Amino acid sequence: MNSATPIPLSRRERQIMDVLFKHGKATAADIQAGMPDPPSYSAVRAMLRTLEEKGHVRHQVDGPRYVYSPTIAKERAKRSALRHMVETFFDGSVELAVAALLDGGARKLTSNELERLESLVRGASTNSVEEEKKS
Amino acid sequence: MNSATPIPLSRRERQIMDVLFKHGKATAADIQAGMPDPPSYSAVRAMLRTLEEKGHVRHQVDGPRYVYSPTIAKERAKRSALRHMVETFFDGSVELAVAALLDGGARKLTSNELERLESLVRGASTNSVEEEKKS
DNA sequence: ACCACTCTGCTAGAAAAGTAGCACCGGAGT
DNA sequence: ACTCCGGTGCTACTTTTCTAGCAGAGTGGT
Repeated sequence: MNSATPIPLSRRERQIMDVLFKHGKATAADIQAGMPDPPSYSAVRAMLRTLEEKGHVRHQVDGPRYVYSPTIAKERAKRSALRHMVETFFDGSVELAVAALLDGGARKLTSNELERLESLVRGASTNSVEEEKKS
Repeated sequence: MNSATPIPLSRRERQIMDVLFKHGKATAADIQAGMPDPPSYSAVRAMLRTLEEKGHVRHQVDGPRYVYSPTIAKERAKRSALRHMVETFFDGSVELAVAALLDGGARKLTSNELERLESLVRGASTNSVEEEKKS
């Protein structure tokens, strides 16, 4: 049914999209700065242009320069990426993914956040109660 | 400090690695089958060979055929991918990522799982209490 | 032993990605 | 008005990715 396959982008294109998603919008220079092992400024612009041709990116003119932003909503891309990740690394189990997230070296979680998460879990709980009757 | 940058692989290479991580190990044919818009069998093998040259993949001989597996531990790749995702789409916030996971269309969560998650959150809680004194 | 089948190794070529370098344009400062 | 600067649009080129197809080797059935 739903293939967890993100749109097949080249290495560089993906890097650009990543920066774009992260920042929401960015100029060519910003993007270059945000890329790992940054290519030439020229190269970035060229790729931006093809990306725009393919419809993944759009630009608006801000004074002298172009400001680029992704065409597909960040929300959508997010979900897609998430699903792909869960599929690939956690055998489809959201639980495992969450566990890894909590466990993972990322210890930026304050107890405040944890509280909020707890109530979130509870919330999800009530939501899915009716789903489990079948197993 | 730690760049959330995965090793820069080409589109196809990444797809192969995905299948490999998902399955743990796989033959060329398996991999081909698992790829979106599958290329020729030959092509897959060729890429597998270069991937092996680059050191991302290794093979063991099983009777007549090769069985490939990733060289870097799935665990490692997992964390790296996770971090990259959190960084890119959730502005570094694990909390937001977890929230999205719970909320996200994936409603495979049984109440059992949710219970386990709840206790997991609690666990993480005690772990990070000592971390927050500094902020 | 022989044949059919499957798998690998290779080489060579087409296609796409990635790159650089110019030429042109518009605004800011003098 | 003129020049400098930072931006864009190209076009041409190199490198990597991606692909196909053929030749050889090993295995299993008859």
